[in-house]
Amino acid sequence: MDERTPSRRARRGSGAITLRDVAKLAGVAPITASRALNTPALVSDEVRQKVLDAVQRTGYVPNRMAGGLASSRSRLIAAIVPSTVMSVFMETIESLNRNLFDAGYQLMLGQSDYSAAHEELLLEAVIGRRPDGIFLTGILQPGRARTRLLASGIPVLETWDLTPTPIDMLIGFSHLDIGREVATFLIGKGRCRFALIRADDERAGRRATAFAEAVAQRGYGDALVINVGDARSLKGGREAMARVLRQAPDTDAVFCSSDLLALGAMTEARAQGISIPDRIAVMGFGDVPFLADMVPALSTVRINGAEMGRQGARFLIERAEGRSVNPGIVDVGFTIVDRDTT
Amino acid sequence: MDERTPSRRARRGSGAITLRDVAKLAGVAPITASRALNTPALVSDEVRQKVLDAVQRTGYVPNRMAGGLASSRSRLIAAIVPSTVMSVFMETIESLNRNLFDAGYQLMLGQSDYSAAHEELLLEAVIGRRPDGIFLTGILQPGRARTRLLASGIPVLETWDLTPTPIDMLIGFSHLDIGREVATFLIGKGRCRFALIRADDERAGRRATAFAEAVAQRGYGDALVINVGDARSLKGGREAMARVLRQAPDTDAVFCSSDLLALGAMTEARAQGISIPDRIAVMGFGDVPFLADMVPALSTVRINGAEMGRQGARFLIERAEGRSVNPGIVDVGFTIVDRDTT
DNA sequence: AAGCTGTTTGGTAGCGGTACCATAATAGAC
DNA sequence: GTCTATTATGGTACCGCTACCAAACAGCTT
Repeated sequence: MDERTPSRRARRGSGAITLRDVAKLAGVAPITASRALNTPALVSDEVRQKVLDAVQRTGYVPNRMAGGLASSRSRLIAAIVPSTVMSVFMETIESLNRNLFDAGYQLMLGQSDYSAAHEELLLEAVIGRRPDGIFLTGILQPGRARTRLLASGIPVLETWDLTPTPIDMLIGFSHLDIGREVATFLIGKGRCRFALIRADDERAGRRATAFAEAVAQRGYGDALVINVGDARSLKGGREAMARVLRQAPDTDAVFCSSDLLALGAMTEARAQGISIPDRIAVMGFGDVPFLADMVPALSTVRINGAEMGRQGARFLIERAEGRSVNPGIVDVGFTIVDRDTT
Repeated sequence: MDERTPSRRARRGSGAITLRDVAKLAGVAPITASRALNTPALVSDEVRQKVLDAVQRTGYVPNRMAGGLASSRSRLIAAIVPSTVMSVFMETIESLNRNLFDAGYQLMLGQSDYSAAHEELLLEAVIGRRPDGIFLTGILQPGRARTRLLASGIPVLETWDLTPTPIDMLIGFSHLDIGREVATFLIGKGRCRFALIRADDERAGRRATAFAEAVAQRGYGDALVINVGDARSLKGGREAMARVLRQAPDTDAVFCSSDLLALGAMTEARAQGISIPDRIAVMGFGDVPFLADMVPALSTVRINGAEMGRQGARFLIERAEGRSVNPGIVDVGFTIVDRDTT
């Protein structure tokens, strides 16, 4: 009925309110409306008010895809984590997300399921979105994805680890130091027969190796290493602990590659009537929030995940806005938390 | 030196390889290159091969912002959760994310921190990205955000709850039924003095109310309700349990609004030497993976979060691709898991 | 041979914004 | 009063891709 422009028109586009509509209603040019919203200082109070009114009245929501395309700034940050359920990385992601949002950025989240191949696919897809920054939990190994990333020119932040050859920026801590210091700590507590329960990922491997080397070096012999593979669950920890107790019943300290595995180890020990820490000390990694309040409270290695998220957001935003970050490499360290199980 | 086109040019754009570059290298028109990548069936084998070669050689990664703008399809799905750390929703999100990725979609994640105001801000920002779908954990209460969402025309999926008035699609279960059935279950176990430990969110409130009404109706008197507010932690559960034991020492069953609170309640009970389940039964909610393997294994209400994620992805993708979903309302139910604490 | 169908390719005009430049209007300098 | 800065607005041409339409070119009818 009211449909003018007989044939053409009414085909493309989403049909949503656009900046043009707002500008028309406010009686200004589209570019002026754009400025009123994005760089209000460049616009008179009167015009700004008219535009804001028009926005209110129309319910206009700017299309960030269009804006991003035009300005080559997506205001999108991508993050990749190995997993999200009960994962030690989520504190980091939560903090990252909060800080990004407050600065007007949004988070795209990908999970690699601890698979390098999957991570490559993920990164390829991510690059297509032209994010203003990429947050990686871990170090990206050389390969096609790394080459692509480098070529893309997108700021990259690697975290939760250290390396002399980061892609770009880096916020992390030394897994080798952790292995060594935990060894020192447990030896200092008078322990002498060691076991390791670890998941099958590279960082856990480095902590384990450093730990084993440290105890061997001081003459405590070989630590028993149980690799639980993908069984990162409490159950995996229980089963691993059962093996430890079978294969080396005189073990008096177990260092686990995650708090969850440690919880499993404790559970199994308790089920077998083995007293912790009297007979066996158990140490976790990650300091998942709730463990501090359990009985017995788990001794563990605390990682300041939230801090990595906070600083990571800052780094990526700085770079997204064209400033440089110096130094782009930060070691946030770790803390050995001595609670009831050691 | 080699810089032709003296003055102009070399200003806008990201400098990355574009479809035009690929097309030129392959000796075809840009639109043909686009088809070779997106609708290969419409293109001859020979051309397709030439284009794919050119993609390989250049390392071209399509710009999804541009594609999205042109086609009004972002291939982006937004999800909003109350929290991400130790959250019962993460299994859903992980499953959603995996299924989305396999179909070529990507996930934007926002966290509302259990705040309706923050959720509104989040949604406003999200709409600007023109996602092809929005996944909400929970029901969106009437308000500006709901109006905006409706107006945006973006497919919306509400989950983890039921309502007669969904915005659009819905996959969930009845919190009222859970409260009632848990009451029935505990009564069936011979319990008669009830307490509730709940966090301060609306859904937990509905479960609690339904539970309290059910026990009152059958003549078991008023259940003691402890609202822990924002203290959703294990510690919060411990403190609440301590209050329960002070205020109503004869309590013989506690229903907690989350597994974590339940774990806290158990911890406190154990610390006070109270036997579970002999003296007090404890029931959680959510069935966080690792609880099944603890000793004692927590009885709880199992929610099939992964299934909601899987079906949710399917629903949203169907709608994103222009198909309709029927029925758009699904009740996935729940299961009472009777383990060692009841 | 003309007409019809189906397949493959290309041209054009956007999608909804913003960068860049130009212009108009006002203020300050001399 | 003219000239230059400064501020406020607008015009235009894109960002990189795809929807839509048109055209070229087979292969088959009749």
